Amino acid sequence: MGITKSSLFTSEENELAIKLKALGHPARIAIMNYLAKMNACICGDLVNELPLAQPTISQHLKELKNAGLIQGTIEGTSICYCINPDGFEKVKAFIDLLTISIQTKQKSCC
Amino acid sequence: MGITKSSLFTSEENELAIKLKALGHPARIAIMNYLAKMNACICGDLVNELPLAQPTISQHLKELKNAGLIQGTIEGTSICYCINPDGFEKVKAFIDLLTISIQTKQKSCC
DNA sequence: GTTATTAATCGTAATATTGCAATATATAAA
DNA sequence: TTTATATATTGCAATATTACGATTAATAAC
Repeated sequence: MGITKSSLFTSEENELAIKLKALGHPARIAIMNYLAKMNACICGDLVNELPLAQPTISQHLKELKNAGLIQGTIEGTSICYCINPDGFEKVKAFIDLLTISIQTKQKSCC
Repeated sequence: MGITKSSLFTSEENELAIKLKALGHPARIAIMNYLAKMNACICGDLVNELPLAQPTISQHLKELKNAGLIQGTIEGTSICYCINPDGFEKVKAFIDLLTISIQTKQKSCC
Protein backbone atom coordinates (compact mmCIF):
# COMPACT_ATOMS: atom_id res chain seq x y z
CA MET A 1 0.00 0.00 0.00
CA GLY A 2 2.18 2.88 1.16
CA ILE A 3 -0.43 3.78 3.70
CA THR A 4 0.60 3.49 7.33
CA LYS A 5 -2.19 2.12 9.51
CA SER A 6 -1.98 4.95 12.04
CA SER A 7 -5.30 3.93 13.59
CA LEU A 8 -3.73 0.71 14.82
CA PHE A 9 -1.11 2.45 16.92
CA THR A 10 -1.19 4.81 19.89
CA SER A 11 -1.20 8.55 19.27
CA GLU A 12 2.04 8.61 21.22
CA GLU A 13 3.64 6.23 18.73
CA ASN A 14 2.18 8.08 15.76
CA GLU A 15 3.34 11.52 16.90
CA LEU A 16 6.81 10.24 17.60
CA ALA A 17 6.90 8.54 14.20
CA ILE A 18 6.04 11.82 12.47
CA LYS A 19 8.93 13.58 14.22
CA LEU A 20 11.48 10.83 13.57
CA LYS A 21 10.34 10.48 9.98
CA ALA A 22 10.79 14.22 9.57
CA LEU A 23 14.38 13.80 10.78
CA GLY A 24 14.87 10.83 8.45
CA HIS A 25 16.12 12.71 5.40
CA PRO A 26 19.65 14.00 4.78
CA ALA A 27 18.45 17.45 3.75
CA ARG A 28 16.43 17.83 6.90
CA ILE A 29 19.31 16.57 9.02
CA ALA A 30 21.50 19.18 7.34
CA ILE A 31 18.88 21.82 8.11
CA MET A 32 18.71 20.83 11.77
CA ASN A 33 22.50 20.79 12.03
CA TYR A 34 22.67 24.21 10.41
CA LEU A 35 20.07 25.55 12.81
CA ALA A 36 21.95 24.05 15.76
CA LYS A 37 25.12 25.76 14.58
CA MET A 38 23.68 29.13 13.53
CA ASN A 39 20.88 29.32 16.06
CA ALA A 40 18.49 30.65 13.39
CA CYS A 41 18.29 31.11 9.65
CA ILE A 42 16.03 32.03 6.77
CA CYS A 43 15.08 29.87 3.81
CA GLY A 44 17.50 31.74 1.56
CA ASP A 45 20.45 30.82 3.77
CA LEU A 46 19.62 27.16 3.27
CA VAL A 47 19.21 27.62 -0.48
CA ASN A 48 22.82 28.84 -0.52
CA GLU A 49 23.96 26.11 1.85
CA LEU A 50 22.25 23.05 0.37
CA PRO A 51 22.31 21.64 -3.17
CA LEU A 52 18.53 21.81 -3.58
CA ALA A 53 16.14 24.23 -5.22
CA GLN A 54 14.20 26.79 -3.22
CA PRO A 55 10.79 25.06 -3.47
CA THR A 56 12.37 21.80 -2.29
CA ILE A 57 13.91 23.44 0.74
CA SER A 58 10.68 25.26 1.50
CA GLN A 59 8.95 21.88 1.41
CA HIS A 60 11.48 20.34 3.82
CA LEU A 61 11.05 23.30 6.18
CA LYS A 62 7.31 22.79 6.07
CA GLU A 63 7.69 19.15 7.03
CA LEU A 64 9.95 19.97 9.97
CA LYS A 65 7.47 22.65 11.04
CA ASN A 66 4.51 20.27 10.75
CA ALA A 67 6.38 17.80 12.92
CA GLY A 68 6.82 20.55 15.51
CA LEU A 69 10.60 20.41 15.34
CA ILE A 70 11.14 23.98 14.14
CA GLN A 71 9.24 27.23 14.28
CA GLY A 72 9.20 30.25 12.01
CA THR A 73 8.61 33.93 12.64
CA ILE A 74 7.90 36.49 9.94
CA GLU A 75 10.57 39.17 9.71
CA GLY A 76 9.83 41.51 6.85
CA THR A 77 9.84 39.56 3.61
CA SER A 78 11.72 36.64 5.12
CA ILE A 79 10.91 34.08 7.78
CA CYS A 80 13.26 33.34 10.63
CA TYR A 81 13.41 29.65 11.48
CA CYS A 82 14.79 28.03 14.61
CA ILE A 83 14.52 24.77 16.53
CA ASN A 84 11.38 24.35 18.63
CA PRO A 85 12.53 23.01 22.02
CA ASP A 86 9.08 21.74 23.01
CA GLY A 87 8.63 19.67 19.88
CA PHE A 88 11.94 18.07 20.53
CA GLU A 89 11.33 16.70 24.01
CA LYS A 90 9.53 13.50 23.09
CA VAL A 91 12.17 12.56 20.56
CA LYS A 92 14.85 12.96 23.19
CA ALA A 93 12.79 11.02 25.73
CA PHE A 94 12.42 8.12 23.31
CA ILE A 95 16.10 7.99 22.44
CA ASP A 96 17.01 8.25 26.11
CA LEU A 97 14.65 5.41 26.97
CA LEU A 98 16.31 3.16 24.42
CA THR A 99 19.76 4.25 25.58
CA ILE A 100 18.96 3.43 29.20
CA SER A 101 17.59 0.06 28.14
CA ILE A 102 20.86 -0.68 26.36
CA GLN A 103 22.98 0.43 29.30
CA THR A 104 21.12 -1.64 31.88
CA LYS A 105 22.02 -4.83 30.06
CA GLN A 106 25.27 -6.67 30.75
CA LYS A 107 25.88 -6.96 27.04
CA SER A 108 23.99 -7.33 23.82
CA CYS A 109 21.64 -10.25 24.48
CA CYS A 110 21.82 -12.26 21.30
CA MET B 1 10.46 12.35 -7.80
CA GLY B 2 10.56 10.29 -4.61
CA ILE B 3 14.25 9.83 -5.03
CA THR B 4 16.47 11.34 -2.38
CA LYS B 5 19.61 12.86 -3.83
CA SER B 6 21.95 11.00 -1.48
CA SER B 7 24.96 11.91 -3.57
CA LEU B 8 24.50 15.55 -2.65
CA PHE B 9 24.89 14.96 1.06
CA THR B 10 27.66 13.65 3.27
CA SER B 11 27.77 9.94 4.09
CA GLU B 12 27.39 10.99 7.70
CA GLU B 13 24.10 12.71 6.91
CA ASN B 14 22.93 9.84 4.74
CA GLU B 15 23.68 7.13 7.31
CA LEU B 16 21.98 9.09 10.04
CA ALA B 17 18.96 9.66 7.79
CA ILE B 18 18.63 5.91 7.18
CA LYS B 19 18.57 5.25 10.91
CA LEU B 20 16.11 8.02 11.75
CA LYS B 21 13.89 7.07 8.83
CA ALA B 22 13.87 3.50 10.12
CA LEU B 23 12.63 4.84 13.45
CA GLY B 24 10.04 7.00 11.70
CA HIS B 25 7.20 4.50 11.63
CA PRO B 26 4.79 3.67 14.47
CA ALA B 27 5.21 -0.08 14.05
CA ARG B 28 8.98 0.20 14.23
CA ILE B 29 8.75 2.49 17.26
CA ALA B 30 6.53 -0.12 18.89
CA ILE B 31 9.10 -2.79 18.05
CA MET B 32 11.93 -0.76 19.57
CA ASN B 33 9.89 -0.04 22.69
CA TYR B 34 9.04 -3.71 23.01
CA LEU B 35 12.68 -4.66 22.65
CA ALA B 36 13.66 -2.04 25.23
CA LYS B 37 11.12 -3.50 27.65
CA MET B 38 11.66 -7.20 27.00
CA ASN B 39 15.37 -7.08 26.18
CA ALA B 40 14.87 -9.51 23.29
CA CYS B 41 12.11 -11.12 21.29
CA ILE B 42 11.31 -13.23 18.26
CA CYS B 43 9.22 -12.26 15.27
CA GLY B 44 6.29 -14.34 16.56
CA ASP B 45 6.12 -12.29 19.76
CA LEU B 46 5.66 -9.15 17.72
CA VAL B 47 3.03 -10.80 15.52
CA ASN B 48 1.03 -11.39 18.73
CA GLU B 49 1.80 -7.91 20.04
CA LEU B 50 1.18 -5.77 16.98
CA PRO B 51 -1.87 -5.52 14.70
CA LEU B 52 0.07 -6.41 11.55
CA ALA B 53 0.56 -9.57 9.53
CA GLN B 54 3.71 -11.66 9.85
CA PRO B 55 5.26 -10.66 6.51
CA THR B 56 4.75 -7.00 7.38
CA ILE B 57 6.49 -7.36 10.72
CA SER B 58 9.28 -9.35 9.13
CA GLN B 59 9.72 -6.48 6.70
CA HIS B 60 9.88 -3.90 9.49
CA LEU B 61 12.46 -6.02 11.32
CA LYS B 62 14.50 -6.18 8.15
CA GLU B 63 14.48 -2.41 7.83
CA LEU B 64 15.59 -1.92 11.43
CA LYS B 65 18.31 -4.49 10.89
CA ASN B 66 19.48 -2.85 7.65
CA ALA B 67 19.71 0.45 9.51
CA GLY B 68 21.91 -1.26 12.09
CA LEU B 69 19.51 -0.58 14.94
CA ILE B 70 18.81 -4.20 15.81
CA GLN B 71 20.57 -7.52 15.40
CA GLY B 72 19.25 -11.05 15.11
CA THR B 73 20.66 -14.41 16.10
CA ILE B 74 19.35 -17.73 14.89
CA GLU B 75 18.02 -19.91 17.71
CA GLY B 76 16.57 -23.08 16.35
CA THR B 77 13.70 -22.25 14.05
CA SER B 78 13.30 -18.77 15.40
CA ILE B 79 15.47 -15.67 15.37
CA CYS B 80 16.22 -13.73 18.52
CA TYR B 81 16.23 -9.98 17.96
CA CYS B 82 17.62 -7.28 20.21
CA ILE B 83 18.80 -3.68 20.00
CA ASN B 84 22.25 -3.15 18.52
CA PRO B 85 24.03 -0.67 20.80
CA ASP B 86 26.67 0.27 18.23
CA GLY B 87 24.14 1.21 15.57
CA PHE B 88 22.44 3.44 18.04
CA GLU B 89 25.34 5.68 18.99
CA LYS B 90 25.18 8.12 16.10
CA VAL B 91 21.47 8.66 16.55
CA LYS B 92 22.02 9.49 20.19
CA ALA B 93 24.93 11.77 19.33
CA PHE B 94 22.79 13.71 16.85
CA ILE B 95 19.89 14.12 19.27
CA ASP B 96 22.31 15.15 22.02
CA LEU B 97 23.93 17.73 19.74
CA LEU B 98 20.58 19.32 19.01
CA THR B 99 19.61 19.18 22.68
CA ILE B 100 22.81 20.94 23.73
CA SER B 101 22.25 23.56 21.07
CA ILE B 102 18.78 24.22 22.47
CA GLN B 103 20.01 24.41 26.05
CA THR B 104 22.82 26.86 25.35
CA LYS B 105 20.33 29.44 24.12
CA GLN B 106 18.63 31.83 26.51
CA LYS B 107 15.29 31.10 24.91
CA SER B 108 13.88 30.20 21.56
CA CYS B 109 15.30 32.76 19.16
CA CYS B 110 12.33 33.69 16.99
C1' DG C 1 1.41 52.10 -7.97
C1' DT C 2 5.70 49.68 -9.66
C1' DT C 3 9.48 46.87 -8.79
C1' DA C 4 12.41 43.89 -5.97
C1' DT C 5 12.91 40.39 -2.72
C1' DT C 6 11.63 36.32 -0.20
C1' DA C 7 9.17 32.34 0.53
C1' DA C 8 5.04 29.40 -0.18
C1' DT C 9 2.06 26.77 -3.23
C1' DC C 10 0.66 24.16 -7.39
C1' DG C 11 1.26 20.68 -10.65
C1' DT C 12 3.56 16.81 -12.07
C1' DA C 13 6.95 13.05 -13.01
C1' DA C 14 9.84 9.64 -10.94
C1' DT C 15 10.53 6.79 -7.27
C1' DA C 16 9.81 4.78 -2.51
C1' DT C 17 7.02 2.80 1.10
C1' DT C 18 3.49 0.02 3.18
C1' DG C 19 0.80 -4.08 3.73
C1' DC C 20 -0.50 -8.63 2.80
C1' DA C 21 -1.57 -13.18 0.38
C1' DA C 22 0.98 -16.68 -1.39
C1' DT C 23 5.02 -19.02 -1.34
C1' DA C 24 9.66 -20.42 -0.12
C1' DT C 25 13.21 -21.67 3.21
C1' DA C 26 15.11 -23.70 7.16
C1' DT C 27 15.29 -26.05 11.40
C1' DA C 28 13.09 -29.25 14.83
C1' DA C 29 10.18 -33.06 16.11
C1' DA C 30 7.95 -37.35 15.17
C1' DT D 1 11.17 -38.84 5.65
C1' DT D 2 7.12 -36.58 6.87
C1' DT D 3 5.15 -32.95 9.54
C1' DA D 4 5.13 -28.91 12.21
C1' DT D 5 6.98 -24.46 13.40
C1' DA D 6 9.10 -20.00 12.50
C1' DT D 7 10.55 -16.59 9.54
C1' DA D 8 11.91 -14.64 5.04
C1' DT D 9 10.89 -13.54 0.26
C1' DT D 10 8.09 -12.51 -3.81
C1' DG D 11 4.71 -10.01 -6.24
C1' DC D 12 1.59 -6.57 -6.42
C1' DA D 13 -1.81 -2.76 -5.49
C1' DA D 14 -2.49 1.49 -3.03
C1' DT D 15 -0.44 5.37 -1.37
C1' DA D 16 3.39 8.57 0.01
C1' DT D 17 7.61 11.08 -0.85
C1' DT D 18 10.90 13.79 -3.34
C1' DA D 19 12.26 17.27 -6.47
C1' DC D 20 11.65 21.17 -9.27
C1' DG D 21 9.70 24.57 -12.84
C1' DA D 22 6.20 27.79 -12.90
C1' DT D 23 3.47 30.59 -10.41
C1' DT D 24 1.55 33.04 -6.54
C1' DA D 25 1.53 35.78 -2.25
C1' DA D 26 3.25 39.07 0.75
C1' DT D 27 6.13 42.57 2.35
C1' DA D 28 9.65 46.31 1.47
C1' DA D 29 11.80 49.94 -1.24
C1' DC D 30 11.28 53.33 -4.59
